[in-house]
Formats: sequence, C-alpha cells, structure tokens
Amino acid sequence: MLGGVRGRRSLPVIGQPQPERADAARNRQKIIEVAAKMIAESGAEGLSLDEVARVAGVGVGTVYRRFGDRAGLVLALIDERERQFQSAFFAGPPPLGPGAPAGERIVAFLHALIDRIVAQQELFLVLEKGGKTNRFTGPYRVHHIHLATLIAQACPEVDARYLADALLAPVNACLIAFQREERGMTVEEIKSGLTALAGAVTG
Amino acid sequence: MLGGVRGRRSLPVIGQPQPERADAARNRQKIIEVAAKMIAESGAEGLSLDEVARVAGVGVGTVYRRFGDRAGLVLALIDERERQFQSAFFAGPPPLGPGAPAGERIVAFLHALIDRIVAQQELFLVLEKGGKTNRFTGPYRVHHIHLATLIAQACPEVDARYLADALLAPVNACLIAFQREERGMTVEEIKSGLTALAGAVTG
DNA sequence: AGTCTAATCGGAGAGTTCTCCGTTTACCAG
DNA sequence: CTGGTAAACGGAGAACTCTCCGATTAGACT
Repeated sequence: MLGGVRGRRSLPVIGQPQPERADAARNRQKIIEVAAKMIAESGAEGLSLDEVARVAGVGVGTVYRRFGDRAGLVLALIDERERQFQSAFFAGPPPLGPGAPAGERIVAFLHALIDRIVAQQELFLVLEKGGKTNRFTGPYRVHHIHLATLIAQACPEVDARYLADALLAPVNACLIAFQREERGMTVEEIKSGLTALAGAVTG
Repeated sequence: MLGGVRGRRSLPVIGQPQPERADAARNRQKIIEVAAKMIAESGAEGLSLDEVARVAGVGVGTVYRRFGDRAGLVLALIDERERQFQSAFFAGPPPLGPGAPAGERIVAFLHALIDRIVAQQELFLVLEKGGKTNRFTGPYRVHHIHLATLIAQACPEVDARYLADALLAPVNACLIAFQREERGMTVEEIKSGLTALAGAVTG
C-alpha cells in the first residue's frame, strides 16, 4: 500500500494528530464522568470496567480502546487535577512556583505531591498496581524533569536525574498508605522525614 | 464453645503452630517446584495459577489456600533466596556482615539489594503489583529494621525509621526496570546514584 | 485396627479483565 | 445530497483470579 492515501483526504499534518471524532469525544467524556461518580460512591478498589461501560451506555471494547486498562482510566481521572497542580509549580506563587530559592521549592513541591497523593490515595493505589499502563508515564515524567531541574540548580555537582527519581520514590501511594496505616505515622511526620532527606541531598 | 477441646487432642502449645500435615507439605513443595519451573521456562508475567495447579496435580483451591494469591506464591519463591541473603548481612563477612563501619555496611546492603532485584526482576515485578499480599510484608520488614539500625548507628540524630523507608524506596523492581529500559541507565549508574544518596544521609 | 475430628482437598462457578473482529458511523470531498 | 473510507463501536468469548463448601484424609487416641 505504499504511496496510497492514508487517513483523511486532507493533508495530514505531521505531529499534529487529527482531532477526535465527535462520537469518540462524547464517549470518552461520558466514561470519565461515570467512572468518577462510581469511584466517589463506592471506592476505586472494586471499580469494574464492565460496569462503567454498561452505565455509560457503551461497549466494553470502547472503554478499553480509549483507556487501555484500569490504570489507564484512573490515570485519566488523575490527569484532570494534575493540570492545576502543574500550573501551580510552573507558574504559581512561590514557594511552589518560581521566585523562591531552589531548595525551598523542592521541599514545597514534595509536600504538595504528598498532599496530592493523600487526597486521592485510592486512585494512586490503583495506578501503581496498573497492568500495562505504568506509573512512570505522563505526570511522573513531568515531576521528574521539574525536580531534577531544581536539584541541579540547588546543587550543580550531583547526579540530579538519579536523585530526582530517588526523592520521588518514597512519595508513592503504596508506601505512604503502609506508613500511615501499619506504622501509624502521620502525614506531618512523613513530610518532615522527606524534608530532612531533601535537605541532606541539596546540602 | 468456650473450654471445648479445639484442634488436636494433645495440649496445644501457644505460639508454636502445629506442624503442617504431611499431604499439605507435599503439595506446597510440589506447587513451588512447578511454579519455579514454569517461570524459568516462560517468564513470571503470564504465570497462571490455574495452570500451576493443573500441572502440580492439585486443585486450584489448594494453591490459593496455601499462598493467598499470585503475589503470595511469588513471595514464597523469593523467600528461598531471601534466607541466604539475610544470613549474609546478619552474620556474613564484612562489609555486608558485621565488622565494617555502619556507613559502609549501608552501602554494601543497598548494592546487594539492587543485585538481588536485578537478578529476580520479574519475580519482584509481580510481587509489587500484588493483589492482597503487599510488598511490605515479610522481607521488607527485615530489610527495614536492619537498615534503620545501621542508619541510627551511623548517624544518631536523624529519623532512622523514615530514612530507611526512603532509602529502600528507590530500590524497587518497577523503578529499576524503568530506569534501565526506558532511561538506558546501567546497574552501576543506579548503584552509584544510591551510594551518593546514602552518603548524603549519613553525612 | 477402629474411631473421630479438624485440616485439607478440589473443582464448579461467579465475577473480572481484556481481545477480536464484523458492523456501524462521522465526516470529508465532489 | 451522495459516496467512500478510516475510525470508532460493541458485544461475544477466551482466559484468569479467587471463593465456597461438600467430600476426603491424615494422624492422635483408644
């Protein structure tokens, strides 16, 4: 089929994917709404994609084509709040946004991330156990780049890329849930432990 | 049923559970062998407990009663090597075992842990995605206590318990797989990054 | 050996996840 | 409006995980 016309008849613009078809967009929206409502009512743990599909009035296939799997759907839900969060640390007021010294921004960022995870713990738990959709997709990459940049500013001689991974690693829903539920730690204790670690790193 | 005789007729010794019944022990052994062989042949990813049961010649119920779920079975496989590992850092030669300064033991321990995870990556990946059996059970607790003890020795004024979690967090199969496969990092790079972090912590 | 009891067994079955592919639909060009 | 095409739909079905509970059996005691 070399040279054959592929896709729409109008010239395909490289790197700019076609807009979603109207029915597809409608269905995606509906699925997200239904999933959000079902989770709000009965938790993310036992969320059945089968049921989401039924309630949303689409076939199961549609849900899977759109989101890949449970984790993918959950990631889409998380993404909604993620955008606000990203604009807060890219362009919001200090110490989270630009304007404060890098060291303070690092701490503010990590604290905000912890709050975010605590607030949507169930969602993040599902994401982390995800099947094909792994947790290092999407938001993680952005967090990593942001944090690595700040670390490099605060402390140029270290391996900022690795340290960013290492500081993000303890900020995961699974560990935080364990620390709070089994170890009886409070969110404040977790934050202050992480602050100490960040302080040691940036020197 | 208060005061009624429960279990075997001989006095039950508190805290010392009855030995496993012979058939139960035989089945457990057989299941573990079969699972190990199947994983060696075709990877841990697509391991089906249904098939394990069939090949081992037991019912599915038996597998689940014994190991709880996929992650539980995998944990049992991991446990076999775990014992050697534990005796190495509890009683083996330095720097992993006792005799070296705490700071060096910490680094040796973390490196050994990384090697261990790299060697059994697939198994650990399954464990971390586990259903009910979570990864902070069993071995994790031992590692945590050991590391926290060393940290407290090296550096008494810090929150050793939290820092132990934080140093163990980047040593997980999921992250390491990502770093190696997607980021192209080598095991050596990961180790040296972690060494730097441990150094910063223990001052 | 015979009895008894609790632990163990095992497989049917309910509930999910995810795939495959024939059918339908949106939307562009003419 | 009509026709054509790629994308989207949807549900049957394959495969898996895990539960439940009546049947079976190991092992202690007599």
